[in-house]
Amino acid sequence: MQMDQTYGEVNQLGGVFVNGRPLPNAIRIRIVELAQLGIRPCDISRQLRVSHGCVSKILARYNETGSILPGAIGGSKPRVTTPNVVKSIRDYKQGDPGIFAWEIRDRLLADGVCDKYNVPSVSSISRILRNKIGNLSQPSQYDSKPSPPQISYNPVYPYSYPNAMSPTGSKLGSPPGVSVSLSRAWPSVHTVSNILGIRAFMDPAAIAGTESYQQKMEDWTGVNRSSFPSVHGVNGIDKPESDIKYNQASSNLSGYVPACAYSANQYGVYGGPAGNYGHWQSQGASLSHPNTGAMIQSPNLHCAIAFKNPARDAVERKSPLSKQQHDVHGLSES
DNA sequence: GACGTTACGGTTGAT
DNA sequence: ACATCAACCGTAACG
Repeated sequence: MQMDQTYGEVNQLGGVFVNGRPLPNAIRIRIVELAQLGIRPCDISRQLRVSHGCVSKILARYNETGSILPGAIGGSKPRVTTPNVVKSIRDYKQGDPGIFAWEIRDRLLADGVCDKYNVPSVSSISRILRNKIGNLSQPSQYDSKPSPPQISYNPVYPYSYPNAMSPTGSKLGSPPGVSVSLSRAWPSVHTVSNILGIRAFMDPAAIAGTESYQQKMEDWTGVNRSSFPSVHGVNGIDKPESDIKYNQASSNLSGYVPACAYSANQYGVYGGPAGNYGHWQSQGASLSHPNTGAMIQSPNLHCAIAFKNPARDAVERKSPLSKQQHDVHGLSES
């Protein structure tokens, strides 16, 4: 709302935040970094001036998914009536004009077009028949707009999401990679990456940015920073631009890193990239994560990042360059 | 005191 | 173009 120049509010600890918006990635990363150094959450909270609830949440998520990124905000549930589904329905109807909606439903399942989580309800099918298919003869390409041309929605998206209730539920003890994919839908499958040593300043902006944040952030970042005592950079807020500025100062902190990815937008409409996905995933796993002490390699990071964009891009035909660029840089979010 | 949880007021983005 | 709605956010406060 007030957009313009108002940026954030100040919390009880003196930290600046923007209500409703995720903390900047740089801070999120710092949280994880500090935790990996053995700093207690309560101390991280105080040092970074981020509420302990938030630190707790970010660390918990990181442990589970390996990602420092916030979840996907906004949007709607994935539509079950994807173009592919509609197409199948059309085909069934064409093949047998007298077919009943429930029969179509069964066929969608039988043919693997849908799984039990995303199969449309009988009433949805009826509606589709009525609204989208109506006259069968129409060649109009199915639906289409939303979907990017080539991305086939695969029938199986990671999304199946029985429901959000189980909060990330069981913490699967499984290996990171696995958990990532499973975990609810964290659609975002971001990766983790880690951090410590990597410096990314090649494009600082990259890293931290979040589109909209970028703007807002720059500002509030600044604020934050200045107010911080900044002892050793601990305060971390680094943001794109400011980063640059501060870069030197904090260079030792290094960078952050990001990770990436959001899968295709939120709901994991991931399309095709199963392959990539997997790949990436594993990468993430190896990257850092938990205590595995692992290491990090910047190359991986890049990969991760790289990977992400394409996917996203594909899916999201949104913007022209600028946005894309942001995404590229970073992390994204939506 | 530390920390998991959750109500609350907020933003976002697909439909 | 506008409104809904459901997802997510971080803080604050409770336990």
